[in-house]
Amino acid sequence: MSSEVTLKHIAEALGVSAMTVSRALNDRPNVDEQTKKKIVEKARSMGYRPNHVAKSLVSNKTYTIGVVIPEITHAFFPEVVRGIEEVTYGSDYQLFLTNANEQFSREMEAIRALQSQRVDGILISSSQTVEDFSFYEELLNSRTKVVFFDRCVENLGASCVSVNDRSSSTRITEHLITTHNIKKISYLSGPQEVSVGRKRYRGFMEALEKHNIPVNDDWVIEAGFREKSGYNAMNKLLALPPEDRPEAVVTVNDPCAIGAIQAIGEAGFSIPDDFAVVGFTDDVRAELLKVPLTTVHQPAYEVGKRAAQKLIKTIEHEEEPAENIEVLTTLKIRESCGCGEE
Amino acid sequence: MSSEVTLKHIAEALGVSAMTVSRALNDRPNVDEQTKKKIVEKARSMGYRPNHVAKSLVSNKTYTIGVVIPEITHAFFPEVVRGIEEVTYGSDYQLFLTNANEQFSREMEAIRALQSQRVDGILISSSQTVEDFSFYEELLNSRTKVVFFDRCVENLGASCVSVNDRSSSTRITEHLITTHNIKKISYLSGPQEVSVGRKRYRGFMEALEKHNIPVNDDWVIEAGFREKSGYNAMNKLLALPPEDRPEAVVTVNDPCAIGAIQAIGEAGFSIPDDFAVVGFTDDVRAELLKVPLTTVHQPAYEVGKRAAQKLIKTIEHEEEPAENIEVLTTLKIRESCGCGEE
DNA sequence: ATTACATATGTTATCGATAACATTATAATA
DNA sequence: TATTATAATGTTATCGATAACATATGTAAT
Repeated sequence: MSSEVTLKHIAEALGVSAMTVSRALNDRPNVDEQTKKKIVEKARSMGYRPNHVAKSLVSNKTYTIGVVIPEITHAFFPEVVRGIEEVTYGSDYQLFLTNANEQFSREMEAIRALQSQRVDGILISSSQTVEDFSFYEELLNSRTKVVFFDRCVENLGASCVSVNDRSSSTRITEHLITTHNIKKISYLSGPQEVSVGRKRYRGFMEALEKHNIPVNDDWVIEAGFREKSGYNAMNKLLALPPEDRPEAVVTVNDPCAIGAIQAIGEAGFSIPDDFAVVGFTDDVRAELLKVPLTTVHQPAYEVGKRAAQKLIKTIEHEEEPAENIEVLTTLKIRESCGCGEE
Repeated sequence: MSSEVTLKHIAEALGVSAMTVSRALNDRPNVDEQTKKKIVEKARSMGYRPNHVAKSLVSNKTYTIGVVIPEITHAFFPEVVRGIEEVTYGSDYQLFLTNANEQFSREMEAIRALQSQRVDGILISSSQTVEDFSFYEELLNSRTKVVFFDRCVENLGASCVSVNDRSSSTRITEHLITTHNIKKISYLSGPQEVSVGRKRYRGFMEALEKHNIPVNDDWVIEAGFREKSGYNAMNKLLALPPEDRPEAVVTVNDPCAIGAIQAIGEAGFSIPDDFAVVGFTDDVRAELLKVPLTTVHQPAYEVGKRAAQKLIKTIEHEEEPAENIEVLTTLKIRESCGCGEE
């Protein structure tokens, strides 16, 4: 039963026209109260469920939003998604979630599929290796509204919600320099094709410059956003002759830091005595590590919320201007930087 | 440009009919090779993107799957989603993700919305408090195919992919009894309205019965799936007079265990000496805790994969029989049960 | 009583793609 | 050459909901 009830079925059952049924169910004016009541009742009893597909076809609006995230198991992103949902729940929008698994090709496919689904807008955190800018340019020329979050593609004129990556990176690096008087600092960077990769790297460099610390190229290693890459990068540092090794390691994010920490442990060194390590994210695991990780806390939930709000505004108001929104981080000083536990 | 290219536009540009364009782009027979080439080329150059909304309306198929999960920040679920995606990526299906935030009302709303979107099928892990079975019965009578995973609603005739909850729960409880010779065991249970809540509870009871350990009602506390509830439940146990307290705590899942562990720590007790604690999930945090958590490892990724496969089969073959699929867990013996570190 | 106008309802066309049927062109066969 | 397949293309109707227009009532104003 109730398998495919349409407006027409209800109309026939009551001897009225489909249009009247449509009007009644959508609270349009010019429908007799009596008729309306009858229709609403009948619709319920027949188990009518409006067909959004048909609705979308005529209105050219789907009330759906696509979300493209690079890595669903990186705890930061589920938290962002919760923030997004906080906004969409209660609005009329539904979420299409896609996971690019850090591959640009999958990201493109996902976006294309979302466009075919005629989503009204897309929230994108870009994957590791962005190669083809023309792809984004085309996307932004289409009817689909776009807001980037966290990993933004810049200079396209789209809105972007991120955290103050650069200055946060500077700040946590300076903590090592000024509080712990460490000068030999290594950086495990993210890919430079990605905005956060670039920004955090710049922030790190800025801290060195500010304190007149020369850069040692051997200590800047392009790693990646995942544990594995942090692990590998750290092993490269450990392969250096002892006297050429840094005293501290600044990493692009917590998973990378956790990988590095594992490598350090396996090599028989200890944290923070042999190497101070700091991260960026404030992953759920950060405070649970044997030596709790000093890191930058990113308000993921807030980022998601802001991004979703901005996107909905952009969808609903043609003139909504593009903007960059920066949500501020906080420093989480724990023990991996050398601060005592108290 | 390229804002809204339709078949008709291409057809007009080339002086052919829309039908021919449709045939050409869908690789249907009876289209001249020459014509086809021209059409394909033109479609690309005009930036044509097929309108899935229109396609769905005529085919009555959307190639979309809805996913309803109860809590996106519980690490188990993102991992399940990854498994689901592994299957849908490479298939033609797109995922609608919704998060019920452990509220049945939100779950219902999500399902209704998904039905309006005319998804071909829905993967559901049910929220904490299932009240209205008629709702599910109606759902199963509709055209929408359903597969439950992890938290199944039973006896509805729908397929279900879960882990061997009951026997795993028995096994980890027995570990405490036989290996550590503990008899005073408490259970922080999940809500009994949810299948995993029931099953794990039964598994626990079965272990006690098997070893002739009488049940102490004060020690069985209905907690919940979240940290907060584990924390509160543990505090109830700690409020008992010292001689009435258990020696071990079996919990319904890792977040609950982690909450309990926090309460134990705050009360100044130590694990496993004062209280042994075991969990269920194998959360990322489990092995990182100060005293690594003994728990049941759930193959989340596998659960997601199987559920998605089964759903797609159910969508594509009318006669596909419903079945219960159990993916097997493994015991992760760490230190919180009292096992020494080695 | 007649025009004017609001209210309630029905009819037709439309969104974009395609199934089902119709037509034309081309090649193969008798 | 006439006849008949077969390939290539066009036309119309359809999916479900609704916008735009049309019609039928009733009520108020003149």
